[in-house]
Amino acid sequence: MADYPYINQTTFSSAYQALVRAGPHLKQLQQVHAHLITSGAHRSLSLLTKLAILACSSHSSISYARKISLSIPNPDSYFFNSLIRITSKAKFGLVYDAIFFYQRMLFFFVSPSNYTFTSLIKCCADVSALKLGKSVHTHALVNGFCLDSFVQASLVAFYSKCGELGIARKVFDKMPERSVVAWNTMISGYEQNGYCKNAVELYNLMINSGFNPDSTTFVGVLSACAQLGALELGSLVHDYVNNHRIEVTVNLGTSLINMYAKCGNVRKAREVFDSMRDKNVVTWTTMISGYGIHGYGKEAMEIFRLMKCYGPSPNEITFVAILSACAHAGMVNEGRAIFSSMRDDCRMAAQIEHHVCMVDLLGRAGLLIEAYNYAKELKRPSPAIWTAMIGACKMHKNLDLGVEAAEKLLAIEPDNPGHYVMLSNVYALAGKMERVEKIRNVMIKKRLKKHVGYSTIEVEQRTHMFSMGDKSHPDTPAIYLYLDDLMRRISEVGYVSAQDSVLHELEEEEREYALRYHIVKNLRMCEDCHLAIKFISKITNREILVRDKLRFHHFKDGFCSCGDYW
DNA sequence: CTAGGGTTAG
Repeated sequence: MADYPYINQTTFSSAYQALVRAGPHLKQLQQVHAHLITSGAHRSLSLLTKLAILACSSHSSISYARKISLSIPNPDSYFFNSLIRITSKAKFGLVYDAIFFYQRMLFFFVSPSNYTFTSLIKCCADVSALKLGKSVHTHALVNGFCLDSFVQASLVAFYSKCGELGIARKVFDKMPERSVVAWNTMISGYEQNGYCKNAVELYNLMINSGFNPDSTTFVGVLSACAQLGALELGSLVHDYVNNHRIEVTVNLGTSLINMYAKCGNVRKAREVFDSMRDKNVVTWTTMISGYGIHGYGKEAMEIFRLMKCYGPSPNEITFVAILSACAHAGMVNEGRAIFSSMRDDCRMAAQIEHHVCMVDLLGRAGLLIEAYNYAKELKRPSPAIWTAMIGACKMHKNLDLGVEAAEKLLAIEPDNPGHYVMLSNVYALAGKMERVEKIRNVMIKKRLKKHVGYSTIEVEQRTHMFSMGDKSHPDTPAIYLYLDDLMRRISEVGYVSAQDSVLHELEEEEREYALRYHIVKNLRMCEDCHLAIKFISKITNREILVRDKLRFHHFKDGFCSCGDYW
């Protein structure tokens, strides 16, 4: 909209410059606003719009933007769309401010556009506001924007973010024309909600339908491969990227490193890492954590050292990764030094995650008392602090401390079934079976269900899943036959079940041993499986790689890379 | 002026 003619160009430009200089800061903006009024420049809609946009981009002055929107006599669609868009880009969840501006827009009979709805829907997605988003969806429908490809893509992202993959897919399927962004959104929507097989399936559909993927597509499907432990498929995707001369962006390269590391091929991960010209803090962190989950503490330290010399500054997550790498490798002194340097050299305050790493580092190394005191001195211990402590107590068979830690854990989170399982495991180790029984009854009374354990294995690019007592796989008879044979053979060479049956029943650990060498599990491995696989690696003369919830175990010749500490 | 990626302990 044109400005009123009686604001001359000089007044306009100097006022505009003043606004730009003020930036998003409330005090300065108010000063300029006062100046606008005294000079008559407040009659310019463009200037007031600029003022409101600036106010919108800072958390502290957003309410000022609301006031401006209330006092302005002649707002237009650019005014409202700008405010809603800026609000949707803010990182502090201003969904109600966006809705507020939208309502003002309707109040002034200003018609919303597809821009309006993409921004509003993004706001709802950012805070997973399902109900609100659904009503925005309805408004988009009523206003005739539901066939707009941008609005549809934002709806797919929104429903995915809310975990409503069914609805997301429905919107996606109804799209008359699917942009590459829509495909990517749907693929990563599946992947981020753990539906990795669906993500891979959709990726295949995309390729087979002749759509051109871009680097973001691969980031999504590689994350899915990483979670599935699907090395063959991940490698094929990498080949596709190379053969089609797709640009390996920082994100794509990082995703490749993550995939190879999580799928057990840490050498290949390093190869990709070394080949990348541009690396950022996430790339470095991914490489460190890649070594960490394999128990390669020295290599993780080496990357960390290189990072300090030649790379970007580490962030909080980098420290979590390196501390955890130290913990898994038993590098106590190195871990302590890094923890101190985090504060002294990098001026970062330790967060609860870092404290968890320290408890884990000390506890794993057998310094149980020190770990326990460390945990007790924390002002706000999280459940994870005590989980780490209990893990250490179980590992080093310190029952008294274990019970104490487990009770602290239950006091914080009384309804988490996993915690009851941990406590009962501690009691079972102490042979206090009446306590075990009691906990089982509490769990039944509280209707708490344990997480079901499962294992997956990739054979010829297809991922097969097995869980306790599950006979759905078409080759079940043959698998069990082989399994029985394996169990018989390892018993002959000295395998004896490591724990009594009470523990098994409580942990509900599956007893499936897959036939090839790369297995992924959703829970941690139990001692019995660990022992059995050691024997299996010996009699079958195979190297077996198992990724449990936290790390890798490399079994070879009857030994495991974790050194029996995990 | 619109929609979509990568890292985190237990």
